[in-house]
Amino acid sequence: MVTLKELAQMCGVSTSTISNILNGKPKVSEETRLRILEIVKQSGYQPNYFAQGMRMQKTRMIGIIVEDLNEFSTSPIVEAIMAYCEEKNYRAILLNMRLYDKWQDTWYDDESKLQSVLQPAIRELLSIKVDGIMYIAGHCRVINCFPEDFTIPAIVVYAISKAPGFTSVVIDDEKGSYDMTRYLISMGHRKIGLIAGIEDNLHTQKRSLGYQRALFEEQLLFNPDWIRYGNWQRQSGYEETKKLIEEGVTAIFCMNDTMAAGAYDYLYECNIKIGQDISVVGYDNKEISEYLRPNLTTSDLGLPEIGRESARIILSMMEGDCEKRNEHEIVRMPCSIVERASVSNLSE
Amino acid sequence: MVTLKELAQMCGVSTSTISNILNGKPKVSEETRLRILEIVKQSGYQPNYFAQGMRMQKTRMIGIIVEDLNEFSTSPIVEAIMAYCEEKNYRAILLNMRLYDKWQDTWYDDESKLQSVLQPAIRELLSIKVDGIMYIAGHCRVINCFPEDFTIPAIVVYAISKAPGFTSVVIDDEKGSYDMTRYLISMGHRKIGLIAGIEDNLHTQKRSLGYQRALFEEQLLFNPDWIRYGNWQRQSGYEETKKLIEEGVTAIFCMNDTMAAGAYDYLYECNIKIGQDISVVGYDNKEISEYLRPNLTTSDLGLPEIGRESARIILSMMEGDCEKRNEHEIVRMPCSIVERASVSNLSE
DNA sequence: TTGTAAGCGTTATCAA
DNA sequence: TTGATAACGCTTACAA
Repeated sequence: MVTLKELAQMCGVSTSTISNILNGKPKVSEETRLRILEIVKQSGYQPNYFAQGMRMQKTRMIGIIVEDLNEFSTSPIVEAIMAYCEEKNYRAILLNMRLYDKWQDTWYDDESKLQSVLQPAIRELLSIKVDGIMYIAGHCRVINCFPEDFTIPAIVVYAISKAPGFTSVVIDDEKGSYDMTRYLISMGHRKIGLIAGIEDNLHTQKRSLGYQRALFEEQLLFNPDWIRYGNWQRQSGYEETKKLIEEGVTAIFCMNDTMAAGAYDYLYECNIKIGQDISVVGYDNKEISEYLRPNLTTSDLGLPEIGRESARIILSMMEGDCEKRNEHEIVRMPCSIVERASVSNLSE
Repeated sequence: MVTLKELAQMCGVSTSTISNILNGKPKVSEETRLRILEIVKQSGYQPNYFAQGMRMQKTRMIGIIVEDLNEFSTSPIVEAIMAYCEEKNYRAILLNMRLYDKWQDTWYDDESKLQSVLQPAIRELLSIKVDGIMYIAGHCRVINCFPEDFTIPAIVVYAISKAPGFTSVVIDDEKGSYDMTRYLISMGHRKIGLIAGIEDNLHTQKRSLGYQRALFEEQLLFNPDWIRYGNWQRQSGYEETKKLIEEGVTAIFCMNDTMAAGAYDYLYECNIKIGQDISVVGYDNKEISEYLRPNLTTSDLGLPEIGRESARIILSMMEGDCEKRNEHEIVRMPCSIVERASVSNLSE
């Protein structure tokens, strides 16, 4: 691969002249500029990344650390980040901690497990001298990603940074859940069962809050028996639906699509017609929601928007000389209802 | 971040001594070795990646170019590659061309579109001085990825390299399809309809071949009316199923799960009971196959195995001084039937 | 066994 | 307007 020095010899000028031309420095005569540029183009010259990175402090590269690339929410976020980086002429390097792959569900209570892979990942990105680091979580929680005295811009996405000084971008669970509950109410439902996720999970808590607020605003009595805690898995959706049916609810709000599929399983077994005899909604707008029958009404997470917004924020931090780091700002991105066929209109 | 020079001052030795220790060179006294190692550990020293990469020729980094990270087959492959790299102490940098995002389905006939993003991607990885490049396609076809005189090890995954000299790792479509057809025959089916993908697609061709071979071996008459070409989309599965039903087939073999879902749509509409009145199988083992009712029998692609095997091959090329590059070898990885509830047993 | 110094390919500083 | 040179942090051949 041709180097600057070789190029200089070919052109009969010094390396610094070429370097200046290539970097758009003004102190070059137009005449040589054009001549050199032509030769450079023909040579197929590509600057050596290491030499450049070593010399300058900027690399125009951001590091993305993902908890697990196979988590359904991750690739759309990453794809959007990369799209934005491409627009702005940045590169992105992805580090995949593969947390689920390594430890299934056993890691998120275990701070030491996380840190044992996160710290090397961060060190590695630091040694690559990325200009900024994005942490993409697999699900929302308060999380200790970066030390408080971190030297480069960093952001946490789809979770909330414990350390202040880092912006977090998350979905607006409370509003999304509120909207969904209001939607069910607007369809005439008054007895709305809720199949929540794991109880101490942040998504669960926020979405529960949204549910309660909607009921409250509509003056609907809050019945604690109508709130059941699942574990996000299909089977738990099945089981809790059974109990909710006994309670006589007319609509079931599942906090994810997977549990909604479990609800479908039970209702199908009982020959209760979804979208007619009972209504079911989910959350996440996963691909499966279009394959369940009837198609599931659910809440879209706006994953690409999250990715794009996070990228926008961190690039602006990087270019703004990293010093308008809004202290512990939490950006909440809206979810949007996608209406399909699983809700019946009781008010008609 | 602490440098080798600073470390040398702290320890009162030269940089080369420390460098030798860190790189396991033998010409160091045990005494100083231990003393230095301790200080190094405490300092949190991390070698500068650029300096290292500039000095040596190896970076222990491989570049992964994916056609589109959002394609369902891509992340599992990438995840497995990264797992293997981690085991072997390599890093991986991911470049996402986002072909579908940019051009939907309009790019794969258009060599110039592909090259317009692929060439910069390759140049970029080259300038980063990766030790090897893996190209991960979104679907199988013969593809012009790398120039014949490419200087570093490279491999194409989930597609077949046009240029000889590059190993390709693909799924064994023909065998997978053959197995599936044999399976249907073993369940007593004699009239087996096939909903193929787009006609000039490689998956389509290979799977058609497998289907034919199975019929032939069982001395079943091949009926061309039972082969219908869809376009991989759900709607085409719906439409072709309609025609196949008119033909009176007892089983429908769809070349992907998405078209199988379309078949389900039509059969549901007609109140034909899948797994009883008719049998349907898919291909891909996408998540949706577990959510269709009844659960879809399909063929698993073994994506993680593909990723792992590709990584194994390229790392061995890299470490074997890049000169046992098997000329144009095509590695075919097996698919495996996952039996669920969409096939009835006619022979009982 | 340890230290010195050259060199990897750039960019920045400063002199010509 | 251009060119010589130092510097970035590391590894390695060679000298001590």
